Amino acid sequence: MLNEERKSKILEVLSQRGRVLSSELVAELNVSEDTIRRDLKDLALAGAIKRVHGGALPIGHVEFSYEKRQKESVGEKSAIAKRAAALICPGQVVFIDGGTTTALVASYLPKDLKATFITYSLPTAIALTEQSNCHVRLLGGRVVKDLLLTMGPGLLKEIETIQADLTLISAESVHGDFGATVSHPDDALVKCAFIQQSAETAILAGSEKFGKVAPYRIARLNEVASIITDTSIDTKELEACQKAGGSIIVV
Amino acid sequence: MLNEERKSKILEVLSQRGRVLSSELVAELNVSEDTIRRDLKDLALAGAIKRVHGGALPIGHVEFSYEKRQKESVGEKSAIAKRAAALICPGQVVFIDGGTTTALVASYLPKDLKATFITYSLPTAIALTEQSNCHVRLLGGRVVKDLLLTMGPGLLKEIETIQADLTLISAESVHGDFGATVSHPDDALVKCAFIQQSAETAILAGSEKFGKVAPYRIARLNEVASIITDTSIDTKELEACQKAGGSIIVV
DNA sequence: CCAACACCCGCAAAAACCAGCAAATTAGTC
DNA sequence: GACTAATTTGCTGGTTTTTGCGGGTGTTGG
Repeated sequence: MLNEERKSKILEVLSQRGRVLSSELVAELNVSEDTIRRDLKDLALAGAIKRVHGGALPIGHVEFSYEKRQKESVGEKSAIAKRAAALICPGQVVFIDGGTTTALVASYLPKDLKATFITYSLPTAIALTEQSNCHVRLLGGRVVKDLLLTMGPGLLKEIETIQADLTLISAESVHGDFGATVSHPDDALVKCAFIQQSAETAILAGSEKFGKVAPYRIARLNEVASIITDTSIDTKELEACQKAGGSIIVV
Repeated sequence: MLNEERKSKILEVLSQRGRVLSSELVAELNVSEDTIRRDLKDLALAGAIKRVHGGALPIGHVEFSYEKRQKESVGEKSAIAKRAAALICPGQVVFIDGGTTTALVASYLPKDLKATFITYSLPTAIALTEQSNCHVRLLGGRVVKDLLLTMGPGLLKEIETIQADLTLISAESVHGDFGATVSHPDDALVKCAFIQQSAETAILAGSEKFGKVAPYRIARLNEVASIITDTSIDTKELEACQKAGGSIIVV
């Protein structure tokens, strides 16, 4: 493979995929990492690409807002996501909800895990696709601004045709008496459908979500297999939830 | 083997394979490496080929002016996207394809435009949702790695239930005789379905896409309402496409 | 705080390149 | 046909380019 040929190949790949990793190029072009780095350096010097740690981007690439959000969201959410990722067994079919916490699950999946994820959240679908080798299925529908998830009548009908092993849900509020609740009616319907069509359910909720109530219930606490939260949870809330039948995992 | 004969052979091989190594020529033409090098030097001096370390490339395939070309092409992509955005009328239902150019269309939509976009590309759906107030519908399916678009049997069936006013397609290659073509068979099917179910079609293609051919045809040039490209388009290619019935908009 | 990863620097081997020269081929002339 | 000049080709030896590797440094993310 000629030098120039390789560089033009890199440009092609980059314009096609919108980004590229050095490691990908090493594998695809069969040269050492140093050579790729030198090529990227040359191209960057010529202004053809923008170099970043680990790879390169086209110049003038606009970072999508979900990418930013994902970078910002760290801390206790990571621990919760990590624990949730550990629940997934090879070969399982998993419903996974939208939200920043569930999207983080993607980064904690073992690289060799073969499972199937079904979601209606665009950022989650992208995260899962890019960061794992699992099958990812996105449910179609109207895209909701801000939340970046799909909605619509077809959604529930499609969910009903699927029987999953596990559902990972993020709740807005968790309360011993009122269960897990959210403030968006349509969203609640979808989450309910997920739970209905799944053998087991785990709720992901930061400690700050506890003791609150939103209008639409998605599940009572004794209906879900586990609730994952962080160590900052208030003892009283914890006990109230356990009394209500919730199996709480604190990480 | 005569001198001239050898040189024309080199040109032939080069145009056939798109690149050639000195070592290959040594083996195939049964002459010493120095002779080949002298030939290549002559041809390069005459402007017939581009010499590179280890062999040669066709002229124009790899311009050394990476900088200009790339920067221009970003500007040209924007211009194409802007022109395409102007095609969309209020209230219309529009199929829109994946790819960087089509994703740029989002940023040129009037803020008060009310239209409906239907796509199978996740980045495009996100761009449209975030940068406009239009309805955006995402077609569901398995998410394809790298490309970040959905695929699957349900896709075509769903498209068939929709009758749109306009389709915006980005083609990999545009050729007078062979029409607009792409290299991914499934992708071609989806694009075809878009065109089939739409009253009008516009193809977005940078000037560098012209004169090339990929394996799968998505449309003949006389079947689409307009082809939008930039001013760098080669005059010959332009005429060839117009002769084939293409209505080309140069921006 | 640490492990893993990506990065950079300098080195050395391999490959490709170049310049100059001599042998071989060709062309033209007597 | 033989001689010579011109061109082409191949070879030798030395230089440059490219590439991969080891080791030290910087970044990232848990």
